[in-house]
Amino acid sequence: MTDTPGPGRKRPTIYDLATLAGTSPSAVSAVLNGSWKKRRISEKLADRITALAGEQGYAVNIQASVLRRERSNIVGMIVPKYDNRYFGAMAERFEAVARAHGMFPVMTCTQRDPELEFEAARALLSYQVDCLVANGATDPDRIADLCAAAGVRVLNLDLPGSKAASVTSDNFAGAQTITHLILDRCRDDLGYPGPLLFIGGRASDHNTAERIRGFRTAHAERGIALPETHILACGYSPDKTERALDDLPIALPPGLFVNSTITLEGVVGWLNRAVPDHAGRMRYGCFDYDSFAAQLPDNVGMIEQDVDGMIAKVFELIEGGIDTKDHFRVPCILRTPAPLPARS
Amino acid sequence: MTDTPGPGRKRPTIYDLATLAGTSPSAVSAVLNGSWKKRRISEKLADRITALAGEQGYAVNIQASVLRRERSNIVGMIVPKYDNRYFGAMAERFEAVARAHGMFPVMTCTQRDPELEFEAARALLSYQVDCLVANGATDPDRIADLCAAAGVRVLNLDLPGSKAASVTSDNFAGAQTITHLILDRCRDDLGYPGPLLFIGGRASDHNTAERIRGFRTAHAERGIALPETHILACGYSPDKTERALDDLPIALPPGLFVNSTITLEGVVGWLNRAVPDHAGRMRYGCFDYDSFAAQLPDNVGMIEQDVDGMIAKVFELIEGGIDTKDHFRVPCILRTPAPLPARS
DNA sequence: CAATTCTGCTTCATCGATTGAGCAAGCTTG
DNA sequence: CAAGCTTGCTCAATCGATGAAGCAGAATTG
Repeated sequence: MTDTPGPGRKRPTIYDLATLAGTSPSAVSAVLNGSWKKRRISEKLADRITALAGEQGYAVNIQASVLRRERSNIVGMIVPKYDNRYFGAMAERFEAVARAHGMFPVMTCTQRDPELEFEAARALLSYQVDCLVANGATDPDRIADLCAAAGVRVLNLDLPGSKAASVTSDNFAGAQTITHLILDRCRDDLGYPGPLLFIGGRASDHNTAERIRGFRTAHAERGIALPETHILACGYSPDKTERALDDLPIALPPGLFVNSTITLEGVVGWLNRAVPDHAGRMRYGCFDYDSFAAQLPDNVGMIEQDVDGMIAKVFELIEGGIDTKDHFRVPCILRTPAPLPARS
Repeated sequence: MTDTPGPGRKRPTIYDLATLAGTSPSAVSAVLNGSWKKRRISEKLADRITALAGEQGYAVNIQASVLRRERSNIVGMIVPKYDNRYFGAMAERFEAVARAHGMFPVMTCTQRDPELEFEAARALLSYQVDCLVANGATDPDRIADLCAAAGVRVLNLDLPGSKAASVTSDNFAGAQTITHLILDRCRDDLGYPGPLLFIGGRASDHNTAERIRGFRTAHAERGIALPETHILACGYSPDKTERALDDLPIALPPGLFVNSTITLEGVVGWLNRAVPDHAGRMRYGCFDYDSFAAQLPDNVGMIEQDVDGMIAKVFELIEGGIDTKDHFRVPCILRTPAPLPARS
């Protein structure tokens, strides 16, 4: 055996370090996990072991450590997709905040497949997570049951469930706010009094339902009649959106509430194709934020979900011990385009 | 102890199942990990145990399992960011392909911080990964050394290193292709012969350097002189981009090579602000793909990095045993806007 | 100076899954 | 019907880290 690193080399363990330091494995363990003061190890020995661990490139074996300990400090999250700004930001923030709390984050992506969702939850239980966050789960209650059977705490994120605490955006208030903004701009810029067209999403989807409720409420607050034809929950994809607009049974209102950035792609594509002279003659707003979409000229505002706020709430619940099944709604952030500077 | 699920309930182990089934833990283990045929357990007992495991919500304890086994089947990847389509897609694809190969993926995000990058690699070693993929690592060789010391295989992704095999996009060829496309469109649509302006990125960044080389080569192939002033590696952020354009020492060429979608945000913002009548009078292309950006009218094409191809190559190397330190360049995909349908 | 306390360690059982070795009962075979 | 094989299991050691319990030797106390 040489010191040359290579595939033949085994990772050092506390037993190796103990032999090298001429001491016992438990002394090494105590030093390396920080409990050495409590266990009355001398500072001299601690320093020697610490130095040796550095030289040898020692890294604790999490598997062994977790196996032995009562709590794993691992927190798991299932996420539908990463290739999307909203969930990507969620994943990133979750990880950062977990670390800041001294926990180990493990995430897994479910590809929006309900079956994979369940399997993913099971896989995370295998990792001995202390707590599982079900993000955007289509069947959160099934996951809650699974976790209950394993004695693991659960939290729903983005989509609420009835068997565990839930943290979601305040979709209702967000939708209400942006509906008012779009109506204002339609009135001020185009002289159009309403009603707007709601486009995108699935009516069975909890968040879409809440947004439709906010959309309706804003119209009602202004005394604007809103026919059923003005609500087009045609799915999210650009394709479906374009087809729904092709088949629109009414004349296209100049004001649109677009339910997601992916739907907005379809709207923009369709406008470019079917309404060549639309520029400057439409006003729309969109739920969810995308930096390119925010630059589109007739876009009057976007609703950004407060990812940091939601994750903060999640960890507040995790730390506090989740004894509630309440539904917490985190306010959204309205993003309006920066006013154009005066042109010379 | 009741059957009521709850936090007081402990997760069942093979010992619990063995007691319930009136058999031994090793029989249970053999059944649940699939080695029961080899270990001559009767199908009858196997079925009984499987059913019981289902009822009890059993999930194997990965920690214990990995601790005992020679190989963990865990593959780790460090990723700079998730909140970005390119790395988000990487993460998602890595996870899916790892599962398809019967491996357990674990990822961690490094926030583009070189120190975190190293810590993240160390954390993944703690998870006993069999193989580590360093994605977009700024100092891949340092990570390679760490892994070598632990006897763990490494692979570089997106940014190459010298101490391990590397898989990157073919930045040079991609840049060359799109440069030619932009030059064609400048000539055909605007009567402008070149040269183009290269904007965005850092010259010290390997990928930017390769793209600049492709950009230069395309110009040289056409005999177009390319002054140094036409290469503006001003960083990635929209802010820096806008400031660089404000301070441009030359007249803005009508053809631009934009080095990333995030830089493109800055370019579009600046054009909207500083060149009010730019519409239809510019031609640009962009390295990296974004669906909104693709809809911008003067965008003649985007270079999409072949995430699926790169991940496929990574797993080919992992499966094949990485005995090479070669650098594999995966061709990029040119995405041009769908031609507008004839208008009625 | 004997009794007690303190210091600085070491010993050993343990976590749950895995797996080589072993063993009893049933079945063949010559 | 004894020797040998097959079937269907069980036993027990093991992976690496942890921490309660224990144990010398030094220091303090009455």
